[in-house]
Amino acid sequence: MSDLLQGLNEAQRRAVQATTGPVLVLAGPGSGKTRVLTHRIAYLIREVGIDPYQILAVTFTNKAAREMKERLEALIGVEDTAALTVGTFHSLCARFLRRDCIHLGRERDFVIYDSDDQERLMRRVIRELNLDEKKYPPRAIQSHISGAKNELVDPQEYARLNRTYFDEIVARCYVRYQQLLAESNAYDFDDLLVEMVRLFAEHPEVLAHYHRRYQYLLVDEYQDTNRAQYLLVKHLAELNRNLFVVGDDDQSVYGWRGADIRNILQFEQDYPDAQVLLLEQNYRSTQAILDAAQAVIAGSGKRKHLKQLWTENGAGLHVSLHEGYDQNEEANFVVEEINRLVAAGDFGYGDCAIMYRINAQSRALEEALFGRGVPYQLVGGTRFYDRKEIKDTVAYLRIAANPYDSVSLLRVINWPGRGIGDRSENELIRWAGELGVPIYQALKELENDAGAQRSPFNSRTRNALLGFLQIVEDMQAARRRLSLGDLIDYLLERVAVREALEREHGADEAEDRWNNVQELRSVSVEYVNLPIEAQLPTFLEEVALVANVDRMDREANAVTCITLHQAKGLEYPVVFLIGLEEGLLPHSRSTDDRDKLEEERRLLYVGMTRARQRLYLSYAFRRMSFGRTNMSTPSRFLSTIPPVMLKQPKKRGFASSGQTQMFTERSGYSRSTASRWSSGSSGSSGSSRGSEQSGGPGEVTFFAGQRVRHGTFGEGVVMSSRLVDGDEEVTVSFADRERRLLSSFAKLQRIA
DNA sequence: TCCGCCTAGGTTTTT
DNA sequence: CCTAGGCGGA
Repeated sequence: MSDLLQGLNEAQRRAVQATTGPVLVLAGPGSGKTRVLTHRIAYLIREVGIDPYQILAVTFTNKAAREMKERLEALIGVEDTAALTVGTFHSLCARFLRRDCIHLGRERDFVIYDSDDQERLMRRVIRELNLDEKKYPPRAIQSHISGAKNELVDPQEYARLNRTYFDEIVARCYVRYQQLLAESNAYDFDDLLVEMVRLFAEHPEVLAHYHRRYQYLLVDEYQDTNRAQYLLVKHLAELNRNLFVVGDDDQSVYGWRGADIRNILQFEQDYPDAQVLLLEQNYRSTQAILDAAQAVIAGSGKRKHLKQLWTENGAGLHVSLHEGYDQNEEANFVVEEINRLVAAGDFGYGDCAIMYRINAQSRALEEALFGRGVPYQLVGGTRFYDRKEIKDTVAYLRIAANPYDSVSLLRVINWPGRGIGDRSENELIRWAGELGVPIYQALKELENDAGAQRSPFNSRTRNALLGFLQIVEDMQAARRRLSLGDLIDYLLERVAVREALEREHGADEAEDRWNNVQELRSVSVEYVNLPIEAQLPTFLEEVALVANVDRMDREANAVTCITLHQAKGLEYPVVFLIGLEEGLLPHSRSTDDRDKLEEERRLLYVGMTRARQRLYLSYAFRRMSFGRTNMSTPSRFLSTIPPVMLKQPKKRGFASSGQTQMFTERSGYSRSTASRWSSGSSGSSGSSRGSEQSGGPGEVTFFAGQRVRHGTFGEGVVMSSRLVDGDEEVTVSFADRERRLLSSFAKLQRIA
């Protein structure tokens, strides 16, 4: 047997060795799907004899792509891996377009606009069309257009389809937005995919090239593909049909980004000769974690592929549930628990991850971690490349590559300040629009006296504009002769960046920002081996497409703080999921829509299944948001986990922060207890608490997160429960307010 | 044009 | 709470 199959289970081997033709692998979390993907590539090269040059693999992040290449290098050697093409849809499309965009009437040196650039451009469009920015927020318009692009709806079609007045406005913005993109020789994120599809559809000879080149196509996280990505795959695979996709509909969490779960659900209709393989054995988590996660996902009404996950990893410890008084106490609990685990010698800081729904939740965590001197790394939040001084510097570099990039041009036209204020800037935009030329060309008009004569500028403003134009021209000349590093040095000198930072900020802050700029400079050495003309474009492309998670350091001995979305595909021995509250998870913007709500549920499922050995869930009793403190309600998803699967502190109360010792108990998780509970309770949901107590005397029988019904107050969620003089005092959050009830007295029914 | 103070409004999630 | 944009004064 091939040594590439060693260590794989039967199902994995079948997937790795599947005959050519369309293959769909439905793989639960922790089932080794990345491993299968990697080994299949190795298998194709080594055993089937496929030229690595003819294999194209699509991953979800650049980081995943890099790791896959590294694993393959270890598996089959560097020489066979080098010719392989691995990347994300976006980075691959950027690369392909760089090669073939000429067929679309575009220049090679296009720039890629990120969300910030997109918003700036849209703001310009809205002003130009004399629309009210309050009524038509650029972000909102932009997101509608993005949605349209994900569905491959072009401006003309959008205008035809539109129903509401708002749509009509969007349609007008869409048309102008695309014009300005083209004029700037820019693609936004969505365009990279859309234009690639268009290229394939309109130029069969180009597609034929890709068919010849890429005979084998492999796609990871197929459940997260949107319509454009789906069509790209379809185009690329239609001739050779050697398509191998891996995914899990239970882990689909990017619907808001246009991902269409139907792509994976309908794979068998799209490819009738497809083989479908199932990977159900989980190698990552303990049974306790898996059971709790399955309980959450089982609560979903609409699952198509019902996978039954199992593991041989052993029962493990109970999943813990903690209630914090507020977000600070919650964070303190997490940090103290991490310290306890590390002190016990079972885990290192690098084994621990804290996951949350929104980035804003990281603030309290950072304070707690920093306050206790615990090393941590924050993934996300503001990206390095999102810092103002970095964006400004990069804007100059983009202009050097492509002076038609109007967003970058306008971004730095008055940075550092050179006497071109809002008024002059708006005049320039208006005048360029009137002439029907890009901003750069309008600036060049000012060079000759005839053009200047027709311009709306006085001589002082004209000189300021010409001064800026000179910088633009100098940058372009410099770009042709200098390496990337030298170009950055030239730029910093030419526009006096350091002096500008010192003028605008205090000495201390200027120092920080200058250091950031220097860090950007130091990144440039990574490109020094490329030919000079390729250094700048490659660098700019990575600046635009490299994600936060791509910069994460897995080896660091530090706690990882990360959003649930970014955590997809990762795993950690110890995972804390915090903020499991109504309004946060599920997020308040998702609670009124059935599909969105289901996506929130899957998000929790994804988070839970990141854990290998220990999983902690927590929520806060009250939470501050927007500077205001609100009472919170435990997430509805918590009530889908049978209480016997959870371990909670026995004593409640928020007074001290020294409660963390409550988790010191090391009792193991018992599968049979859990299954007995779930089978026994499912038949009698809604029955009142029976006379025989489930726990012995002195134990609480209601748990935070449970949903209950009361004769007078209606439905509510248990916030906490404690023993008072031998009776159980249950705090329940009802629709109107929170009430404390004595369980011997009040009739509380548990509901499913 | 620039600077600083003020307030209103905003937070999903990301390539 | 925080921040980007508006507005008044120099």
